[in-house]
Formats: sequence, structure tokens, C-alpha cells
Amino acid sequence: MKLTKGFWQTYKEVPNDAVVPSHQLMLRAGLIHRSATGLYSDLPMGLRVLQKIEQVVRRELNRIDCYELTLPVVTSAELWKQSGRWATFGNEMLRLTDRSGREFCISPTCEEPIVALFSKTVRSYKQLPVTLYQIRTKFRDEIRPRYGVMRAREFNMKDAYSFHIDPDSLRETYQEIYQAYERIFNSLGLEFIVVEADGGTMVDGDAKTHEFQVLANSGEDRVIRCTSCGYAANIEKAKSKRSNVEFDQSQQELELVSTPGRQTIEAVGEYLKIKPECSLKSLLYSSVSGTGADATEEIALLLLLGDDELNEIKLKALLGGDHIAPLSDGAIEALGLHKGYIGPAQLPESAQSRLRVIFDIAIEKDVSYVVGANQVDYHFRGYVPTRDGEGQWADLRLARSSDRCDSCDHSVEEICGVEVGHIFELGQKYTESMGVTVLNQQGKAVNPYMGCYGLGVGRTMAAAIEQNHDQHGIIWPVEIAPYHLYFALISKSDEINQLGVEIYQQLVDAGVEVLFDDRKAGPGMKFKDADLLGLPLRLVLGERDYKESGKLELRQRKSGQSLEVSPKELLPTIKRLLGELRGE
RNA sequence: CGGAGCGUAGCGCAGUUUGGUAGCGCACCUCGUUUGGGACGAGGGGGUCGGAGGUUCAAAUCCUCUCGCUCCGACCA
Repeated sequence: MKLTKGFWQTYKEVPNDAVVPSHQLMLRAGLIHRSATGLYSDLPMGLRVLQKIEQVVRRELNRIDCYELTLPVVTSAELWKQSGRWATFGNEMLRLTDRSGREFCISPTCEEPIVALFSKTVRSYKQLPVTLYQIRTKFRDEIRPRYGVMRAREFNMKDAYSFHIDPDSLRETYQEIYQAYERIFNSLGLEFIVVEADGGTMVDGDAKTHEFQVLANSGEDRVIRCTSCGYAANIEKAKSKRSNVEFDQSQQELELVSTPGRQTIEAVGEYLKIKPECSLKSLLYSSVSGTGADATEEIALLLLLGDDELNEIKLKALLGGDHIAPLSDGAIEALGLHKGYIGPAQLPESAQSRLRVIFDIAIEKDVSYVVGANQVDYHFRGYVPTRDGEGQWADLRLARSSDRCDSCDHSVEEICGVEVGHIFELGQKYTESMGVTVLNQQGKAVNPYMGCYGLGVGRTMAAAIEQNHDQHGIIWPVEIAPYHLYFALISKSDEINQLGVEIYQQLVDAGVEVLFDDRKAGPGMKFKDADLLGLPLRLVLGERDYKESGKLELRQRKSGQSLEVSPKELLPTIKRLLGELRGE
């Protein structure tokens, strides 16, 4: 491509609404354009990157017998009502009504449409297993879109769905896709880890899911990883043990102590001169199931060590409701409890009968803690869970970087990642709710098993930039660079200009993807643009040097290494360097 | 949805406190000189100051409402 005929504009200044490097660089390098919050145009230069990512995805999926198709972007409410997700998806789903009042949504994901399609076309186990995928626009009306295309509302996702007659077949395909994802992200030159994750509203209960996390400081996801055995999980899901702490082993009587105005763990700890982990944090959460008149509410009193935090994802999984939220101040008072002084001991009648009490398993059962006394300005000292309390025990706490691995006892670390892929063993959730069956070998109708496998194309581009840039700009891995070579022409002589055009044409004919900077601009500007855009190689034909030595300069963006090359050696040298950069 | 902040030319910003003919840098256009790390000179185009209403002789500036955007939080495959 010749820049004199191109549609490409770069920017010297950082737009003030971009905070992470990938977003800033994508805007500055003219890859994307913001249209509205969470809505972006992919400009020609950016689109080439996205298409290259898609190419790699297609190559690896086709290789394991996945078939590409497209489903409609706008889908009927009927489908979503069948599975129940018309209600549970909530405001994240962008809904529309057509001229005759029928309801639709812009698909946030496509389990329902694919299941509907499947049910109309597959009758027999002989047609299974099968894996179908598409790469299409999805829309999720995120409460807070941010970081450019990293968390956009409209985005392009590769979503694959597999169907199976039994769980073994599902596991087999899941494994194949898992490996294909590893090949995809390796091909793209990304450093990533695979972690255990929570399935959210996608799955029922404790179904198996894995996330592919590209390591990046600006990643929104927090991952807990064992430094020894390799265990890694999203913090939402992570199980880990606390490092040893010194508890108060004395088991005195339960003693009411005055703590005037002390409402926080910190304030109480300071006042009574105890460490935060020697008190118990009492949280009240409401879990609601169903909607409208059918809604049922359960209220839970959660006890955690004073310096631990609640993992709401774990809590939600435990309570099983559709929606959980901290109890409002008003609702707390209505139970006869007082914020800042809530505790598990001597609960008022009004609360006792309504509360489900749950202790976090990190709490030692036979040591003494300070807890709220359910009276304003008082706490209890000497609360011993097994002696004074009654309730369920469960894993509720949020893992921390100071923890130890649950299985091998080594220390864990917390790292940040960008979730570029997420794969799920869905099981029969959708085929059951939507009443889909196939005939098995015995001629009996059974609900097939499903898996689904997402991969964010735009997010992968952003993650690649997060991981590959420096102060001057992007440094594209060869596989996804919009072009291979930035060819800057620095000359005002017709003869050299003509030579530049010829070299450009030869390279293009030989299959090199060349961005030819034939603009009438100074060398400084061309070099700055080349660094900003970050193509793997930069070729310079300069009048001064060429007339002197008959050579061009070929420079690698990543290493900064450069070579003097004659026109004759050019093509083989470029091919060799690109091969090296690909790791061949 | 709660908290904070911002809307002035394509981008980055000043001007708003104290009302008085809308500015600067970059980018863009023309001519000339330049050509190895964002060149220089001269000339030029572009904004009903987010929108509506109000106060005033006079509003980017003061008041009311409204829309949009960003950040933090809550929420959320």
C-alpha cells in the first residue's frame, strides 16, 4: 500500500480519554476511531490486524474440524425466553422492538440461536460430535466500558459451540479446543496463562471453565498463581490458604466490652489493641431468586477474618440465587441490627429466625475473636466459633498474594491479565432448558451435551499491544502486524524516487506486505510514524546513502538492529529476517 | 446507580474567578526554501464556545435545565 493513496493518520498527542497504553497507541497509530462510549470504528490499518488474528483463529479451528457459519446478529426474544436468559441477562442485553412490537436483542453471545439451529437440523447421535463457530459482532451494554476496545460494548468475538452425545465426547473436544487456543495465542506471539475460572451466568453450578489470560499490567483480571506447582485461577475462583497467623488461643468467657463509636474492624482493633485477624467481620447479604411476585429472598450473615475480603462470586455460587447484594442500611435496621456492631452472638429474635449464618473456613474454630455485640457501642471479646456459634462453614474469602497454595503449600502470587479467551463445559444446561434432544444408540431421545468457546478478537489486539510496545510505539509480532515492512523513501531526486517505486513493486510481487511511505514529508516524521505503527521491519531508501554506497537500510523494530543491503540482496534478506522473527 | 471531573477548530489546551469583537500549539491548504529522527519562512481556511432557556445594553464567562464524555466505585460471561 502506498501512503499517498492511503487512509491513515497518526497523532502526536495522546487523547486525554485514553488511560492504558494499548488504547493510547491504537488511537495515536490510527488503528481505531471512537464513535461513542464503547463503540469503535476499525480503521483500515487496525482492521488488517483484526483480520490477521481471525486468520490464525480460523486456521487452528478448521484444523480440528470446526465448521464456520454465521448466525444473525439480531435475535428474537423467544429464543432467550426459552432458556430463561431474557430475564437473567438483565440490562447488559440491548433490546429492541420491531415495527409490529416483536422483541429482539442484539446477541450478547449465541448459545440460544445455535441451539435452536441445532435442534432443527440434528436428529441422531450419528451426526455428533460437531463443533460450529462464527466470528461476529456481539453487543453487551456494559455498565462501564473502558480501556478502548479492551472492554467495548460492541465487539467482534469468535464463538464456538460443540455438541455431544455424552460427557466423554465433550471432554475430548474441550481438550482439543484448549490445545487449539494454546496454538493460537502462541502463534500470535503472546505470553499467556490458562487459569481456572468462574462460569458466571453461562453455566450451572460448578461446571468446568478455563480462561486464557494474556499477562499485562493494565489487565482488569486478577489471577492467583502458585509459584511452585503451577496452579492458577482467576481470583474470583481461586482457592488458597492463609499464611499462618497468631490467634488468641485463650478461651475466656464471652465478655461484653464497650467500644464507643468504633464501627470498623480497624477502629475496634486499634481501640482494643488487637490485630484485625483476631476479630471477625460480619457482613449481611441478600440473595434474590426469581422476579416480581415470585421472587424469594434469603439473607445471609457472613463471618470472615477481620482482614479478609469477601469473594462475592463464591458467595453467589454458594447461595445459588439469581442476584446477590449487600443488605441496605434500612434492611439491616429492620432486622434489629446495627451497622458497625453486627455479630453472630446473641442475635435479636427478629434476626435470628431470618438469617443463614455462614463462617469462612479460614476462621479457626477454637480460638477467641472479637465480634460485634448487636448493641450500639459494644463488641464481644472471647467469641469462640465452636462454643458460641452455630452455622455453616464455607470458602468465602477472596484470595490474596500473601496466601499459600491450597494443594502444595507454596506461596502464591497475584498477577494481572487480560481475558482473551474463555472456554466452558456447558453440559446440558441449554439443551435441557430449550428442550432439545437427539436419538442415542438405543433410539432414545436424550439432551445432548454442549461446550462453548469464546475468543475476543479486538481484545486480543489490545492485549498484544499491551504486551508489545515501548516508549516510541507498538512492536507488532509478525503474525498480526498490519504489514511486514515499512518502506520509507527519503529522496527528492526523480531517479531515486523511481527506484523506490520499482523496489516497492518487486517486493509486493514477491508477496511481502509493504507499507510504502512515499509521502512528501521529512525523514523525521517518517521514522516517528514507522516506530509508532511498529511494523517488524523498516526499509529506508535514502538518496544520500544510496548514492554513496548503493545500499538501503533494513532495520528491525524490536531489536533496533540494522543492516545495509543492496537492492539485489533485499528480498532474500527480508524473507530471512521475517522468518527469524516468526521463530522459524 | 453513587462520587469526582470535563465539554472552546480534527487533536492537545488557554480564556470563565472579575461579562465587553474567540485565542495558542499541532494538524490541514497555497507558495518558496528544505530532506537521515516529528524542518523553516510567508500567506490562508476552519469554531453559532455541547444544547435549550433565562439575567443583561452586552454572555464562552452569571443562573436554571438538559445532553454528551472521562475517571473512581457499585454492578457485570
